[in-house]
Amino acid sequence: MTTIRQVSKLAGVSVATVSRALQKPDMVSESTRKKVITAAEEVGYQPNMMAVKFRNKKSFAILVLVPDVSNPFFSKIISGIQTQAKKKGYNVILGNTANDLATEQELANMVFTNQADGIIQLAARNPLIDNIRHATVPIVNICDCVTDGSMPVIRLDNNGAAKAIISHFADLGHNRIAAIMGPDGSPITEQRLSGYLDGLKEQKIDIIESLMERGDYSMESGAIAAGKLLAHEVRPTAIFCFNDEMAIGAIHEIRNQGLRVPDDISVAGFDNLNFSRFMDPPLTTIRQPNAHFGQHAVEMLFEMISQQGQSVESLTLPYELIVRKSTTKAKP
Amino acid sequence: MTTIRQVSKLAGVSVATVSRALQKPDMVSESTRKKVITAAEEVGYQPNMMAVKFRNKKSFAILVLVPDVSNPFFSKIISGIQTQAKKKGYNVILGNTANDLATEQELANMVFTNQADGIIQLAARNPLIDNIRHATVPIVNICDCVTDGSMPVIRLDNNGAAKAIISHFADLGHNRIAAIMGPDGSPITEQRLSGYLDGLKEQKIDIIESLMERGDYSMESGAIAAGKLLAHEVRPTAIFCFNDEMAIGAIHEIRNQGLRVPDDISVAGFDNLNFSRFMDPPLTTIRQPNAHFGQHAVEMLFEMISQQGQSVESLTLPYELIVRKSTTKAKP
DNA sequence: CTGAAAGCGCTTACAG
DNA sequence: CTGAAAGCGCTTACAG
Repeated sequence: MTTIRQVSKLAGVSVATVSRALQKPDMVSESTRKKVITAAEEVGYQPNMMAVKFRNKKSFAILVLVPDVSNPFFSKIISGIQTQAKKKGYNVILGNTANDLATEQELANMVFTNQADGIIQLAARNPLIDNIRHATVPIVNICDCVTDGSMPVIRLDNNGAAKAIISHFADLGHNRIAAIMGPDGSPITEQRLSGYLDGLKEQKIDIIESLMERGDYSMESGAIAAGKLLAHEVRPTAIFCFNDEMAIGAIHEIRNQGLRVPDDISVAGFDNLNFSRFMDPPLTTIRQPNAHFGQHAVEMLFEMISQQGQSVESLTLPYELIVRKSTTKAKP
Repeated sequence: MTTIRQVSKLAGVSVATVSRALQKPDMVSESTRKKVITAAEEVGYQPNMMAVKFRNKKSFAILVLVPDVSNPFFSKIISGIQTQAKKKGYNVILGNTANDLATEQELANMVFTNQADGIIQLAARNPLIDNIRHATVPIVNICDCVTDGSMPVIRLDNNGAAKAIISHFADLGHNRIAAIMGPDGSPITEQRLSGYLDGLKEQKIDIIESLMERGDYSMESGAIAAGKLLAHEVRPTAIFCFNDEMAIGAIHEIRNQGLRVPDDISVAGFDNLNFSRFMDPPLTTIRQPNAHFGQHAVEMLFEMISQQGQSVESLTLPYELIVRKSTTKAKP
């Protein structure tokens, strides 16, 4: 490890001057700057970032709290976060929480021990809310939105997107439109659910309680929920799944029971995973701008970090309905 | 920010004693320990980790270099790394490289600026090889193996797994077995390729050059490669894709051309993505113990970090052939 | 424009 | 068992 001291000796200047020449070049004369830079290169100087961070009381790191890194929806967002953070010279510390509150709080505590300058939270709660100092912590939320107003949020118009799906089904002549929802209490689920209900009302389609099943956003749960829907005396003619993974599970189960998609039952998802356009049939779904979520989150977080105290506006990003072959006209 | 000094005042002892009471409890007397702990709790003391890391010259962080975080195969491994690292009190810094060497080197440089204590590399090269000090850096490799012996590797028996696929096809009576390979120069591709060739020899099946196409492990490339294979006068009866994503793309294309899987063509993949058992047809593939890859990598890395200099053994983890419905008997 | 000095918050030999 | 002191490698007011 070469230090600033060695550079200073070789260049024949003080350590203060080395620091200035390297970090604030216009505070030193042209000639010393050159001397210093030459010396630094000669000894292969690289600042000890641990010392820099300690001294500056900045970690140059952001913590990302994510329920499950290996969830493809999240991992795309993380990819966007990473890209944007790197541009700003920040590191991304990965915090896999498995949706465990204690884990979230423990990880979030890193902002209080100077290990992170801010937090991007991908789950629907504020892990800091119990902490006295929480108001001072830069934190933003994406995806499953924190609805208590305790932090700025980057969200999709989930309600509008769900209505767009229902409207699409209605255009195709469907009037028994089932829903495979997410778990109770998830804001994202609530929003899509209200969009589903609003959509049905707008289209003057009866709301049938028994056509609404809960899943947990996994493929397995989609298959199970679809199984329940198919057991009804009168089956749905279309199913709106609150994410692509449940749609994949649902289609799997529908097929298992000898029915066809879309001929017997139309199925739509939500998220537009990479995979969704390659499956059979390709899935009608809602595209979310995942990478943009990540990028905007980083931008917002930096705004909060720099102009601390100032509140930052929440942001709603646009969705896009993508019609593929998993949905078709209702049989007359 | 409360510091050790405030605790020391409140407890009426020196800062040295506070440090000892908190970090090396058995170096102080029972009574002082209690005093200190009480005082620490009272002021809500949490050590400034920036200072601790700086002082100890340890970052308590490992850097994970990954070509693409949002690749489901990688993200599962990362999940395993994260879990294991957290157990040891280490943070995971995420380094998305997009397979760009300059980015890898820049990120890898973090070990020289004390921002990371070691590296887990998921791509097939040593980003430090040009650095004079590279021999001193704890680094391990997973997945697409670094074959130059410059670091320990955690690998799958790719050759054996590929042979198992061929053997499975042969058992089903196939004798025109195509391959959709990965890109030239990827060690993992080479290993699966040699397994494919070895397998064909063992089964006394002719090797047909024109039945071997390259992809880049993406679904798109799988579809394109399948298109080329289908254009042959005599089509293959089975296709071994070097990963699940290319298999997904291939099946998509086969269907597009009005053929059936597995009735007309059997398809096998490699990786066993979550999704593979829910697709239609469910995919015959090789299960890799992804999370274990991550866990073992962390273990190995810690071994290297602690007993520096000592070389650590590479490790080969077992594969498992998973037979599903995408493969069936060859038509007579 | 430049240098000497203080200090960020810890830990640890050293002495008692 | 405990304390005073040094020091990790930087940056920055302060003085010149």
